[in-house]
Amino acid sequence: MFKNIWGHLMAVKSERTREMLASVALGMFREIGFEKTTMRAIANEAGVSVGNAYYYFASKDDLVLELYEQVQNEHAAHASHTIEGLEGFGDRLKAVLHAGVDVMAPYHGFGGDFISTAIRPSSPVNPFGDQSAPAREASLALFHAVVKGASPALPEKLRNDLPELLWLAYMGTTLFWVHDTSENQQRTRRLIDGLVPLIAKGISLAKIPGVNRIFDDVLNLARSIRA
Amino acid sequence: MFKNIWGHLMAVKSERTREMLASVALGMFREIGFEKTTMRAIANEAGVSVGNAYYYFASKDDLVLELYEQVQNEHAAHASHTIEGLEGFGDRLKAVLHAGVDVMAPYHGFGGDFISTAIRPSSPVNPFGDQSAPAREASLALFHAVVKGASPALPEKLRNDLPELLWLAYMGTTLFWVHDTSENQQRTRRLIDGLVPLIAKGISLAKIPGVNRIFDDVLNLARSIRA
DNA sequence: CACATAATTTGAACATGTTCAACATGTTGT
DNA sequence: ACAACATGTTGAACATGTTCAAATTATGTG
Repeated sequence: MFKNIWGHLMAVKSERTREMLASVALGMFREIGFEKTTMRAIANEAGVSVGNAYYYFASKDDLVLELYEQVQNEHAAHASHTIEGLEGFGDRLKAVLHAGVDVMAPYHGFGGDFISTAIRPSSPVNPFGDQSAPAREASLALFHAVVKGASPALPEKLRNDLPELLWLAYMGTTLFWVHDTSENQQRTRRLIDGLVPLIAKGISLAKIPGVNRIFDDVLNLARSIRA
Repeated sequence: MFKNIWGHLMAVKSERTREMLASVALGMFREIGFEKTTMRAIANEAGVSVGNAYYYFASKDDLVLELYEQVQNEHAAHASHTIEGLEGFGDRLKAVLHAGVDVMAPYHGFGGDFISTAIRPSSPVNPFGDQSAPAREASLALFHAVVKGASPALPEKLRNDLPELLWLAYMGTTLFWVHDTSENQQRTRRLIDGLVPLIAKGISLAKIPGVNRIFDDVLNLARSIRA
């Protein structure tokens, strides 16, 4: 009966060590950047040994994954709330993209090193890889929600594949954001505000037969290329 | 009269040391990858000291820049030759993109680390940065040539900005190529073969008024977002 | 409780990218 | 030829990510 209490308490303590490490690491990433956040400094600040940090995180990159997951979850929470009142496809998409920029903002200085880590196919943070699947799913769900809840509804045949394409556009936006050195990343904001109506208008053109055929081709290409 | 001969010979010798280092490094990148190619191994293989390698290349990333430049130059040489006989815009674009994949092929294993380095805004290899300007210009010129030499000629208003957008698409293709684990990167080939006709058809739709307006919007957005 | 097993923690050790003061060699002006 | 200067070269030293055998602490068992 009682024998598991200590087990449980330890599980909690273990969890707490892990969370302490993550919290310290993320804070340092934000405040002083990737390079200055050395594993020794993290361990030191968290009050554990270097080796112990590696007991909880297999590599420094795994701490970046932790950051990625937290940011994606925050994005999901934040955005799913803001799109609730919005009906138009464009408005919903815009809200989700802006929410993404909002959530990432504190980490903009860290962005370069983040994306450099994330883009390496062998990295745990790679958004297409296995280890980041939970974060990716959370993000993808957001774009499914954008499409599903839109009114007027989007063309039937788009509803399956569009979310993934939008997620891809979101990845592109992030890439742009990382390189955006303008004050408060205003250029990224303008990109979003300019791009979204274009996507919306583009989709509305699907009614024109000639254009419609191209849409089919795009969708087919996207499908045939996927893994 | 003669006093400069030695100066010249030394300049040549210095150049040779540099080239030896570059050649050794690039070969090792190809054969054993980025991580196993240590600065010590490079220096050793080239028959110089570690410090001496740093006299010629400020960092390991600078050796990656060297690779980037050589590959882009090879691409320019190879592609400008192959498009000579081709008239159609699609054929020309396809040829240039395939030539790119051909030239990069030996380095596919290295691609992940390469792009991870290249995408960091602070990296000398960053394709949007100052240090890689020569390589970027060589590549951009290729897409200007694709557009300029196309027959039937492309719409007047596209001729200025299209090359840059095509170059961007090329960057995207490269990103795809890096993650492409299919045999001989065949999926990248299929992406190119599928994407190019779509671009060509898309452009031909500019005749339709409704579509034409969107084209203007895209071009305006692209212009307003640029630096 | 005593012991075995599992989970957690430590810090020294290693390989690597990079720096730098010292040295060596080549160049130029007188 | 000599002295100043410029160019090229060396290897030891440093900081950092990562590994690992050993120590410590917690849990389960008889």
